[in-house]
Amino acid sequence: MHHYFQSRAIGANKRERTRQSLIDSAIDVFSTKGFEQARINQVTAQAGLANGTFYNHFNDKDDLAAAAADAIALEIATQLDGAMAGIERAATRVVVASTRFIAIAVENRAWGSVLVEQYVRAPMASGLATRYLKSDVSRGIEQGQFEVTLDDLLLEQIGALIIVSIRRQLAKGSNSAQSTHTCENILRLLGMTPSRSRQEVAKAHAALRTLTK
Amino acid sequence: MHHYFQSRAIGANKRERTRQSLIDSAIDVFSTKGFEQARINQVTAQAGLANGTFYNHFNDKDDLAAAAADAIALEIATQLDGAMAGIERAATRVVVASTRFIAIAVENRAWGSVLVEQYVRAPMASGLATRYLKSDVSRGIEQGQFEVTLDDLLLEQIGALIIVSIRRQLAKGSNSAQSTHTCENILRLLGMTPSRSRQEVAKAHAALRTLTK
Amino acid sequence: MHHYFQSRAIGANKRERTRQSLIDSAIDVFSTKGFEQARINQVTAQAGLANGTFYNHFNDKDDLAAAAADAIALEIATQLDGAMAGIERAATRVVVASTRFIAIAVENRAWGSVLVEQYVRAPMASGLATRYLKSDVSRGIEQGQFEVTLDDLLLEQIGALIIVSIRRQLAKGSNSAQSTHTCENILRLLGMTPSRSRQEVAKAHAALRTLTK
Amino acid sequence: MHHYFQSRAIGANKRERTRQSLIDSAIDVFSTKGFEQARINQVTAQAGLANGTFYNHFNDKDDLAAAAADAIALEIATQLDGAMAGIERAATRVVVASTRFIAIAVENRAWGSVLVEQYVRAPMASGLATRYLKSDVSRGIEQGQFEVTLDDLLLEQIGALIIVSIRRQLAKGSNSAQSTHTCENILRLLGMTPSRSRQEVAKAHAALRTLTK
DNA sequence: GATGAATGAGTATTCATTCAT
DNA sequence: AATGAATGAATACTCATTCAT
Repeated sequence: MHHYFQSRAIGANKRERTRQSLIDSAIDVFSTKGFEQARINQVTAQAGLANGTFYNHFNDKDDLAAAAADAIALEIATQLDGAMAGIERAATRVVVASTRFIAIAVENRAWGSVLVEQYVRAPMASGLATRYLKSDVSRGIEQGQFEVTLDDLLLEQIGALIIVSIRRQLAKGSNSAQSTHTCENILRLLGMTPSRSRQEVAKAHAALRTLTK
Repeated sequence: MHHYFQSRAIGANKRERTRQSLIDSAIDVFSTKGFEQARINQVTAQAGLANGTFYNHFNDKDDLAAAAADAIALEIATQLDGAMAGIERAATRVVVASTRFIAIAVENRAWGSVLVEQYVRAPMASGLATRYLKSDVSRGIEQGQFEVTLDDLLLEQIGALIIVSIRRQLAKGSNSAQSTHTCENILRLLGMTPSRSRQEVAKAHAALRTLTK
Repeated sequence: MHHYFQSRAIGANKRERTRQSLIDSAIDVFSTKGFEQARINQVTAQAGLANGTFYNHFNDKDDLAAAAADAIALEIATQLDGAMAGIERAATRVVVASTRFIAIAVENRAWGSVLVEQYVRAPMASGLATRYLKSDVSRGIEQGQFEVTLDDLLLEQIGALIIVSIRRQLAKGSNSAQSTHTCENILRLLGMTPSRSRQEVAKAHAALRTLTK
Repeated sequence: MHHYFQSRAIGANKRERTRQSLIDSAIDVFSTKGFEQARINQVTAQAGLANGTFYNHFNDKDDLAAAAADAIALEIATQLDGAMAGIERAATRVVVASTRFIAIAVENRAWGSVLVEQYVRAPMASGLATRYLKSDVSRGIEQGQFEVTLDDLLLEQIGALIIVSIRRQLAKGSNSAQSTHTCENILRLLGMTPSRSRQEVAKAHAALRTLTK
């Protein structure tokens, strides 16, 4: 059994460790079978726990799915924070965040598929990611980089572009060129010209490569 | 019981009429309960047919859902054909098609929700709609209106913008301003500048109003 | 489609031909799927007839199975008659009849498996075969070859030996040595000594080989 | 509700007791309706258990039937052990075992009918009974009582004689004379002369009467 | 807190049979 | 006689949830 958040489990008390192992198993099962086809007993079996133990920690499957998605979102947000620190330019922030977000979701198939499904089941649950996105888009408008009206429709549609990219890469394999195209598409959607979009993405990706070196 | 495609049923033989009434009921049930929660016996009961009759016409629920989505897509395509005839300019075609598609899907809540869910469950099933879209985008590139690379990613992401718009309007009520924004977003995604996008959408919508008068 | 009793079908009127084709198909299906798993629509489909046609000719599956078994028994009896004609010695008759019966049933897997299953479902249905057997055993007692009390138990148990042999050969392949052993077992069961049984079987089988040359 | 193996149930844990009560009910239902017509819910209802409980203990009806037959075979074997202890002579052992086996199966109609049907559905499942039989036949050959080749065909055919006898007595009532004839038939099948067979059976049955006195 | 046996409502699916054409 | 669409009763099986231990 693989512990996605083992670090969080260390030192935790027994109750918390049991809960974490249920979430770990849930991510595996959800990503393999999908939410509807996931079975509680598959989750408990994979966690090496008894059937009834589940109900000591969660009310039902929806409760578990929300907890799993939260755990994943929190973890990705933590990882993103590092890459985003110190980037001032809004367009760069959007590109870096989108690229890293897609990359993390694709590298960790289990996370990615759970996120995609949760986004589809409840688009509003991605509120956390949207919050960051919103602040960067807003900053970009102030900085005069984005010529666009900022509203929920726009944010949700940007989110949809990202989800489409993740889903396609989960289905057909990691594809950095596609991530690049997706970033260009996002920038165009934000009002940049095609040529400018390409320049911005190229610049941001160069910066990313420097960072991850 | 409401027959969505009653015109098609007239003159059809018995088998075909039964099949159509199952599809009619299915659209109702799917749109009310959602695919996963829809029950075969709800569909047959609403069609006034015996339980087993379903299996004389479909293999399973997936089969039925595909048939229902196909029927809807075909019907919308037929309705669109009228509005699209005689429009040469690609940008106008894209705007008119998107606007009308969203409008029809939103006006007919049952169709819309089935389409949205099918798109989410099997994005490729929207192949029919994508085909028309692809030809118009391709035309727009040739005409020098769109500055973009035409690939499956782009088409699927445009589709996602439309689906997001339909879903939001189904949830929060018909909203022509949102459709307008969505069209502008699509044109920007296709490489047009924000101001140009606004002009094109305005022009196309003016033409639409003339047509539907 | 193979006609087991094509000869009977030639010249018959249409009703009779339809009935025969249903019996033909039934033998195929029963032998492939077994009685319980055989489906009426499999039989009609294989006969190239409509579902409902079945009920113009038979009341139900049991009716059909009985008709099929009767047709097979009649056919085998006809074939046996040739081999048995002119054999006076009872022991020889029993051996020849048993050997040929097993051989025909094994050669024609479809017949054999239907016979075995029918025997198991309704041991009394083998009345026809038992009648011939009874007369030969009776003759053998009169001729002083069999030292045994002739009763229904004995006849049914002899029948069981034959069925066991057919079943085993259907499962593991034709095996003339096993048929020989079965005949010896039958003769011992009829009161012959082991050595005498072997001689009789050897003699009868020699005669059989002459006949079939 | 009658517990066939109540003694075994005492002291068993809950799971095992539930399983036993399902087997008990199954024997009742199988013997009444036959395997094919037996319904899982009849079994659970008779056991006073919920429908789904069945699937906590068995995979399907076949699984249950095998378990039931095993339980019966084990029980009969246990009962036979007492009667067989101390009998050295192979012919006597075969006669005593066959007689008692038939008697027990006939006295307990439910056991008998389940055994008969299982034998017919899966002749190999009678492996346990066959094992004992094989050792006694082998012993008889060594002791010079049986003049016969020991092979699977022979064992299965002896089994068939016993099954035929049980089936007839279940159908027409207990009949010790028929059991006697069956034993004589078995001994003749094993190569004994008719007169010797009669003597052996008479002797063994005399011994049996002494034992059971 | 963990266990796991028992629950039982809920449903998809099969298929013999009918009958209007 | 043949058709074949419709029927609908019958049933195996699943699995979230409970609760006594």
